Amino acid sequence: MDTTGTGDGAHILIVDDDREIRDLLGRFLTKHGYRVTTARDGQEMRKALAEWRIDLIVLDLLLPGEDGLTLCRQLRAQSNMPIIMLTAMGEETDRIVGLEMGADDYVPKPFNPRELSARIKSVLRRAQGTPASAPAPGRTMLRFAGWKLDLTRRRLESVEGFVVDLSAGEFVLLVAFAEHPQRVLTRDQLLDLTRGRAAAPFDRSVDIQVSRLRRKIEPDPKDPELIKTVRGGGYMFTPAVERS
Amino acid sequence: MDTTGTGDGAHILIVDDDREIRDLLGRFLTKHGYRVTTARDGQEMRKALAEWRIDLIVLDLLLPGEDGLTLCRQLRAQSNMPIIMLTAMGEETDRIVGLEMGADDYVPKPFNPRELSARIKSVLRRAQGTPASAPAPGRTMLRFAGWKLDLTRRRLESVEGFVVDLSAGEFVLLVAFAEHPQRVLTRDQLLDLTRGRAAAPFDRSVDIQVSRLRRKIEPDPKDPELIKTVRGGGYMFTPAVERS
DNA sequence: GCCAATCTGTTACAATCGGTTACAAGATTC
DNA sequence: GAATCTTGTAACCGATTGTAACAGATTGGC
Repeated sequence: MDTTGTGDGAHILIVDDDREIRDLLGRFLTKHGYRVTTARDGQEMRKALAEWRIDLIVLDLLLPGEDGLTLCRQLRAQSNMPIIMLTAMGEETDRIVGLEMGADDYVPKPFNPRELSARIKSVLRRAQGTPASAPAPGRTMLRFAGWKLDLTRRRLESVEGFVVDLSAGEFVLLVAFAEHPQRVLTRDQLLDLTRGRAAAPFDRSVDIQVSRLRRKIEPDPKDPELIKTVRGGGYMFTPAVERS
Repeated sequence: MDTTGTGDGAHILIVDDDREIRDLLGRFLTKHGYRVTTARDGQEMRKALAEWRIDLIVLDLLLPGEDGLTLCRQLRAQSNMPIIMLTAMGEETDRIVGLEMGADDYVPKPFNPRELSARIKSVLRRAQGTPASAPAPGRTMLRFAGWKLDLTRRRLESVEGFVVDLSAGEFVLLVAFAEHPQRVLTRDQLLDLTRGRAAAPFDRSVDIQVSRLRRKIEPDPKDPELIKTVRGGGYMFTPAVERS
């Protein structure tokens, strides 16, 4: 898995087993301001989805192991993230099945990068506003270590009921942590999850926000328990998180 | 102009000067549960749009008089109704220009009706939730957090029955919020939903109206619960909204 | 038509937020 | 232990937001 791009453009995930296509497409889209992550199969795709806030998936139909259609169906079962399928040319049936399976568009191989770019733009525009990831039915709550984080009301309160005032930035950072507990998150990933952008060199903004957040939720900010620092790696949210 | 189909499926408007295509497509889509209206040029198209609540337009690129691209641009200027373009095969440039012009999809001629049907389904699914044009049938009430918002009588009252006086601007703003709950709405989107215009640089009018609205509906305007500020993003209406 | 009340957007200013810089402290390497 | 790298955080500054005050536009009553 590989992530490139520095801008704050949409983050595209390319799933293709052909290294040449991944590289070509990655470079092209990066040059056009997108953030790009590549994966070579379904497993890497799921890993990427867990670690980044992806805006659109370009999915090859023919993959080793689980094929594109299967993956497309799985994705559709839990989200309506925009999907563009890459298909072998002329396979009309494939295209139709792909669309019926829930892909938003397909592009026949070999493709003209400019056309793919136009389609990505079009699909992203259409997807505007549609809650891309979780359909979030009702009020979602995350509980951990004596805290209740109410995602719909954007509020954090302790189990005893007293409310902690979080700024918008602190809130989204805590959400990013609570949705990826017990995993090391790099500063780049945290910035992507919270701001949808990549980290600049010497970017310390995550550190600062972590510091401010710790002050509000750690019993002893000098000896943090919830948000551990992983030197050279990033940060890790340690408590078990329960959804409800 | 001709309208067929009786179901409560989506209402498709076909704009094509070729009578054979209109008939073939009309029959096919009607058989598949859609409501279909046909038009042979831009003038008939506008007539149909004025008379029906259309869900999706299938638009031929080559038309006598105003061509498809022109019509597409005109449509896009005032709504984001789903549009599928029909293009002569192989005209790659046309396809790209069509997409860049704002069409949601294109289908090359000659097309397989089954494929067109799949694309219509796909585009409609994607358009779900994006309020294309007219949203309000009959008398609708929106309930949230102890309030009843009567869209037909343009009134807001609490569940206990006491009525809050809202100005016209405050009312449409609240409607915009209540129809897009639990989503971050940018100032631009709010201005578009309420006034149908785009935000000018340094335009603070939304902030002001939000502030005034909060004063009237928030228990504690200093610590807003219903309308949350999302710094750098816009505002979010947090309560669950129930239609009736 | 005229006047008053209401509404809505602009301006202005204060409060808050978030990121950069700077430096201290801790960790790691040699 | 010295040199180097990484992290924590105070302090500062520009950007964003809330809202009071004002003014032009609109509406309603007469």
